[in-house]
Amino acid sequence: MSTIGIRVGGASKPAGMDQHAKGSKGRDMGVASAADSGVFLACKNSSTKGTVVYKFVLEDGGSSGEFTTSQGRILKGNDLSSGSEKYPHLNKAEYGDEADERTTSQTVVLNLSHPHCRVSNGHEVDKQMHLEAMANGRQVPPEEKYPHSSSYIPVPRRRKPSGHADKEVMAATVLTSLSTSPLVLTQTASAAVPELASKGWKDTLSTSYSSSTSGNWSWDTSDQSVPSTPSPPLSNDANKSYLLSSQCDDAIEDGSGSTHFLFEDPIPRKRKNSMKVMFKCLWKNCEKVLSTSSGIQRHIRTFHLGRNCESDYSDGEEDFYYSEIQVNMDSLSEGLSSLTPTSPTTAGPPPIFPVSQAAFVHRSEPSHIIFSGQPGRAPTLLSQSAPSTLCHIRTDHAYQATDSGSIPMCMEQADRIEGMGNSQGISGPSPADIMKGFLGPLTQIRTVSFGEKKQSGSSTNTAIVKTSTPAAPLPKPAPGTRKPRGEAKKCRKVYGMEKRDMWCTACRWKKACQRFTD
DNA sequence: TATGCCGGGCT
DNA sequence: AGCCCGGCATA
Repeated sequence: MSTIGIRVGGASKPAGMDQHAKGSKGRDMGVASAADSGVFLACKNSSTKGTVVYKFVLEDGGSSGEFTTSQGRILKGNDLSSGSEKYPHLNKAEYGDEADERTTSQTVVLNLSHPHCRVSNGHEVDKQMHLEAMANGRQVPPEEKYPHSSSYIPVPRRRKPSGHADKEVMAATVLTSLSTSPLVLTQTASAAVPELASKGWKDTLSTSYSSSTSGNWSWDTSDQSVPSTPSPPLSNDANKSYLLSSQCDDAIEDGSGSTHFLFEDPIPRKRKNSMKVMFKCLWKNCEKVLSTSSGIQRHIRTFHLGRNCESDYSDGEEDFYYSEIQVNMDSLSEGLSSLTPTSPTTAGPPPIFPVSQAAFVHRSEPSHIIFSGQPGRAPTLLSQSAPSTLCHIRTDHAYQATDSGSIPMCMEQADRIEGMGNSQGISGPSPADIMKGFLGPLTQIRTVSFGEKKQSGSSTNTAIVKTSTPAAPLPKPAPGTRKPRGEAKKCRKVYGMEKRDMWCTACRWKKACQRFTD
């Protein structure tokens, strides 16, 4: 929830603004003020998925502004007493010649359910915003609660009917009348009549929103980092810091709120290409199609993996449960046509996920896995890295079956070693070396051969094969050290070279004697 | 140096 | 898997 306080005639931040952000985490998104223009804007952003609430402190008690409340009540000028009752802490002294003390601190909370709260130059609330003037204390409907950045406030999923627009227009008109800043006035006026918006503004915005008769406007929050996305003119430092903080906030909340909003809420948006990349959930009996990978990941994480939706942690497992699909947007309905393409958060390099592919192997997942345009992720690695569910003893030869040195390695340990190997990178020690170092001094470790020609392969492949060996976990002597020679006589000594045929097989094969063990 | 045997190649 | 051997460590 964002709270913007607009103080007409003053330049100081209204006190107690945070109290509007009830239940929020209360991140300050920035405060912009223009003392010269007499307009004060303070934008408060919190992670609470809710409606932006603008608090207008009318220092100009004589202003003729009107606010249409959600109940249809029109709050005029001095009639805005409800705010003063709820926010008595506001400094009434800042008000001018207001006769009634109750109205000296006039606060109106405007429920901007889907405004484009672009605070530009610290002067304005974006002219495109929809103002739902409302009385204080109105509970925001849950369906209207969406996370957003303060720089871009997207349109919620369910918009109110067109009858809403009138209120919005009225509220915008009030803003216009209340503001003495020419800039605010101009831009607010354009909010009231989008079709007549100043060309400069609209031109820059034309590619990021589309208009409708209901006056619904939106920005795709995911487009903030897209260079091609136009943005309203921003110049002053206050706004810069504002945007910086807002983007930072987006980064924090990315994948949790904004993406969720983006993919489940059709957002009118001008598109240049009819073909869109969509992401389809491959989970059984789930045909969910979202427009961004982060959204589908979140969907999978939340609905299929049963993970906490509040947690943005992703181990990448969701990657394997969805696929990219090309969608001809022209064939889609109007609502779908507004879905946004892949968000910039997913347009970049794929996130580096820890070794979790194994989880996929063990799940009965769709077989037609598409790696979401991540060519570097070879399926072969998946299968190779998949730990065996069986911990078995591996001996090279039958005569070694009685060797007590080979001890099963549990899967967990194998995975740990595997992960270590992966984290080392190419230049690091080979997984095999790590494995050796990991093992202790008492037991041997034998590698499992996945093919008789394993030696002919490259060293890298060999290392991989060895890494996935679920072999003996117990300590092994450091590389190069051997098991101490047994004290017992061996076949060679007993029978001599002349009777080599009497040797045990192991001795004949120059292996550890199986007959005369220590 | 002889011995034990590991690691690995070949079939 | 069975067989074999190069090579290393150790006695």
